[in-house]
Amino acid sequence: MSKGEETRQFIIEKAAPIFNTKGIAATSMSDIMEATKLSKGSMYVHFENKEVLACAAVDHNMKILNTKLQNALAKSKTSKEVLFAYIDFFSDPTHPPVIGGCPLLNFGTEADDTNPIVKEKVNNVIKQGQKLLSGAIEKGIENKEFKPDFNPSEFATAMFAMLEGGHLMSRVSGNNDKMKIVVKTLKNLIDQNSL
Amino acid sequence: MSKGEETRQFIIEKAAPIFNTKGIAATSMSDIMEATKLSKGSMYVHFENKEVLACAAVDHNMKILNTKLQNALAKSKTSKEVLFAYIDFFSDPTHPPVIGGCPLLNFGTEADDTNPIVKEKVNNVIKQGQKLLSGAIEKGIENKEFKPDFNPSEFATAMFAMLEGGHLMSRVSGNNDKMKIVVKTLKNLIDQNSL
DNA sequence: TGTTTTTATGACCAATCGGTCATATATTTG
DNA sequence: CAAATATATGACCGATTGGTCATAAAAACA
Repeated sequence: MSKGEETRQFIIEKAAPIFNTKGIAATSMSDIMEATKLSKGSMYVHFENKEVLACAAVDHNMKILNTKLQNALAKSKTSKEVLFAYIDFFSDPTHPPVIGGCPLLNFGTEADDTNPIVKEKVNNVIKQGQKLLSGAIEKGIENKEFKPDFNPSEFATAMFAMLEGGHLMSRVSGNNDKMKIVVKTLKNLIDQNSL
Repeated sequence: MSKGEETRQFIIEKAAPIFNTKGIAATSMSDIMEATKLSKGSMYVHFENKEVLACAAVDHNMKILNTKLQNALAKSKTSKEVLFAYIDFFSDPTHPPVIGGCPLLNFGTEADDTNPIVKEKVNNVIKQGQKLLSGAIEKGIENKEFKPDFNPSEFATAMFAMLEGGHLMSRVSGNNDKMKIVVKTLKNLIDQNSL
């Protein structure tokens, strides 16, 4: 990795949690300068403008989320274990896997009316998550783990929505109480559809 | 209502959808000046600073949400009808009851890490919504509409979370497909707990 | 090693930010 | 109606915004 690539990556890593916490619009280039201890001119050697840097930071947050998620799912053998591990991964919004909370929630709500590029990025990661979940359920049905009328895509959607909503509720209330209920409810629903 | 009160209210009404759409940090006083066609000095006669105006705008968005929701629930007779009406009220995120989408989602995600005052406002409205839902379920159990083991507070939380998460998913994807699945899932769960 | 290319610096830019204030105009009150 | 008060205006303020650029230092290449 060349010096330039190294610096670029360094900036992204420092910028990502700031964008995810404060939001894109509310984060200034001087915030990033302060975090990286780099000069303004140096920032613009690696990123032609703030939006490009913000997009890179969004991507980085998604990548961290995905990497940690894959790691959390790695040990799961059965399909039910995959679903439970997925739920557990999101079960502690006061100590979220990505600094600033779920980037899908943060960037999704900021971008939906104002930033089509980021909006589409979020949309794609959600689609990807949905595919993972519905795929696990389909496999579970084939394996006779789940009842044949367990609807993969519908439950994937319901589960994802509930996790994101629970994340919001817990972050706003400042504790995990609501998320715990969501976790319990989801696991119950999965058990009800298990054989 | 005095002239001052009238103008103050006028500013709030024009500002509320802008704050809800762009976010608090990304909305400037000149945005409000443009929307109201009022001078800068006039704004500061009625609001001592931007934060006070933003808080008033947040309150106004919540009030609109609540008023429209009460209206949507008004005709419901049975407890099940209340729950279904509540679900239907949130069922079309591409044409949301409040301009800019659900203010709980928008302000909640922006404020959770940055603005304790707004965060608490959102928290209170969520609590209020939870109370409405769990109250309706409790009443339904008493009326023998719902099974006695239908857990009011837990279902209220799960339902609220799913609606907010579905709202996010539909707004990011630009269509109501995900929300329709959420609606269907929630109504099924309610039916399963009905007598 | 010497040359070329890349990277880092910080002064500088116009535009915009939130906010103030003297002044002028309405509105309210007596 | 007249005096007192409240409201509206827009020029103005310092600070900050995103962004540029000549210059210098460092890395990459020959």
